[in-house]
Amino acid sequence: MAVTLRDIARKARVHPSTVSRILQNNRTVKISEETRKRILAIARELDYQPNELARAFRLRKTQTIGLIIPDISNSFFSGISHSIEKQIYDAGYNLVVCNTNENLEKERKYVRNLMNRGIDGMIIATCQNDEKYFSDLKKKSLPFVLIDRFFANLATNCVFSDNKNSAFAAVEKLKNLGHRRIGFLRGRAQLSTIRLRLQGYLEAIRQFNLDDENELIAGDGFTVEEGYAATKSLLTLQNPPTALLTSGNRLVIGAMQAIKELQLKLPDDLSLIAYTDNLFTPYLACPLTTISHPLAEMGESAVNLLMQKISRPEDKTVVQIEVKTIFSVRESISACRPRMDE
Amino acid sequence: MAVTLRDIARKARVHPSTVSRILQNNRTVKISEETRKRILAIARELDYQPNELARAFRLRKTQTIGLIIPDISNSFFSGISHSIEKQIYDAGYNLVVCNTNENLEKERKYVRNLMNRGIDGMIIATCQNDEKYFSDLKKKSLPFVLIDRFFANLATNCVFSDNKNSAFAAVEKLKNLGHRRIGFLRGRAQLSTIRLRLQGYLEAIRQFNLDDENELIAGDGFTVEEGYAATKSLLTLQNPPTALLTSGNRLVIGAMQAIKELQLKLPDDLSLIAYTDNLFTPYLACPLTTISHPLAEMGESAVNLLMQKISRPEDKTVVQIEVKTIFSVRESISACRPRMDE
DNA sequence: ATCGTAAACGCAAACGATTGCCTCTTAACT
DNA sequence: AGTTAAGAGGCAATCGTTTGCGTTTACGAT
Repeated sequence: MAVTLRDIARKARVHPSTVSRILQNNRTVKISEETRKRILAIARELDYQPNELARAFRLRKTQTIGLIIPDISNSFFSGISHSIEKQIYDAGYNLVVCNTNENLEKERKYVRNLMNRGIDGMIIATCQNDEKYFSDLKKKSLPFVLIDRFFANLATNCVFSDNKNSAFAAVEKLKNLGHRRIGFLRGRAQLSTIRLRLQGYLEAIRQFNLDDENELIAGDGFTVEEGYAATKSLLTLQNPPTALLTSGNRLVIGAMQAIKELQLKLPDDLSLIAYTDNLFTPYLACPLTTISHPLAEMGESAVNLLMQKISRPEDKTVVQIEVKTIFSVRESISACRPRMDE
Repeated sequence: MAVTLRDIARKARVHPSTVSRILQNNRTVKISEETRKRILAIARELDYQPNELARAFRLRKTQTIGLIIPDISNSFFSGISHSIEKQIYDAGYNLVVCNTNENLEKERKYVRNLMNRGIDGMIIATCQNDEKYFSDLKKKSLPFVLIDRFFANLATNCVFSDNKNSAFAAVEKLKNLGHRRIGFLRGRAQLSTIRLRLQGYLEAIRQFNLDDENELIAGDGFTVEEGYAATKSLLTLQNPPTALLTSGNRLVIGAMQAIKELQLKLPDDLSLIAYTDNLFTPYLACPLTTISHPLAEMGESAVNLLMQKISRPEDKTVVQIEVKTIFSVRESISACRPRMDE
């Protein structure tokens, strides 16, 4: 059905290998300019489309990379994906997007699946908490780059952001506004990003001698609902925080829901700094002070790094790229004032 | 390097075809239970992973479908993608995501590319305005489903929403609130979705005898910036609209920016109904009245339909599925009151 | 002893493209 | 004339799986 090299060869009365060489523009073997023209004309005439599957099979190179992320509908990951796709496409690659929903098993299945399909590399925002998995993966010699989440003790290529410092800076900012009781809406405790943010939060709390209580830290999920529940629990404490640091695109939506429901006004009743990469934050009733990520840059770095590793498989050096988060001060934080009921 | 059927066969002293049959659980040829066990044990022992590339090549079936969308970072498409990925995965397929950025040429390249790679089907939110392209594509006998955007005159499988009726209903709602001068922030005029919304808008305007002026319709793009510019032009007319119908996830962000900048208060100074699928709209200063889409349902329908077409290629019937948009009345609309300066 | 037959498995082609190596022709050079 | 070399292109193997068709063996029936 589809036109193959053979069809062209038959029509041109040459050998398929000749056609292949011409179409690949392979110069190791000489082909006369005349035959070249002739073959190219016939190829065009027959509308020859190379069977990329056959090529990939033969060459062991699919021009495809896999992207493994927890949730494509989360603007953080969709933003990164957008950037990755652009870079990939320009380099002549295709992108297989794999959504794990933070499910360990699904992620592993996808990795195996991608490898069996012969992809050339992977970019992974992992939900694994098991270093060994990735130290094993490294041995398989398929290039990959971790993104956003990584393992401090494991030398893997990765692109991540300054979670610890940014959390520290956020708390410091709130301290400077007079807040001493700062809540942390955490997110999934096992993720490296969250752990680092927690570290930054705790270090600041301790360094500045702020209220250091376990009850000020809540949440261990990533959904809107979990953000809502955790925020509500924080804000209905006997002695609730006067400021909140929120982690995660989804969680912050839940947090806003809870804040609204409790009829608290930002920033008068509560100061809020949110880790979020949503576009709308500047246009809210009270524009949120945010810590956001340079999504395009992250995607670009990850792809560049991966392409490097793909093109030089013998180069085993590990590259770890840290990008700066963006601290945007808007109206959701203000000087701490005593509560009515105090 | 990788373990192949041959390796297993060699070790088990059988022919590769036997191993293949056992691993595929192909019952057309009898294999003794004993050999079966033995082979399976060896396969496990060697950690055999099938070369899916070779299988795909041989079987002409890649278990992969392509998704072509304008912008994965747009919550409308990322929401649909999320749903599609889920369905696809459950059916044992992989998803190649192709981002066109509303670029006609890139879309066409991607389609060709995907076909050369032997994907089993496509789901396309096209930016083509050329029916012929798709009538040609139909002839290639590769199953595809259009999503969101389609061609009224062309019998293609598709999943779309009730753009016309929803726009009509929105205008009617505004009329009932006393608005007579209703602006339409349009979006890319050539898209079927936009055209239909415009039709609904115009029909309502005429049926209810509202202000029918060309200057009330603005915008022909899809970016935040274009939404901002168009909104600003509408709201700074000599005789500006008292209500606005906004089309497109991105545009609405720009619209909010313009509204904010002009220091207009929703809904007192302006009523706003937006086509948007962003999660945040309920939590804005003034929660937006929206027309949104059942993204999960759309993705699911598209996949189901595509899978049907893939599994029964001989069935040439065309299925067109219309889903209902969701009209959520919130606080951004109110009764029309005369402007101060009138 | 012969035939039939079913069970169990082997054989080899095929999918389409690539590539190292070989062959043939022609022309230049000694 | 004979040698050499370059130019132009053919040959066939190969990538890993699948599958239609054969072949062998064993065993029961005649």
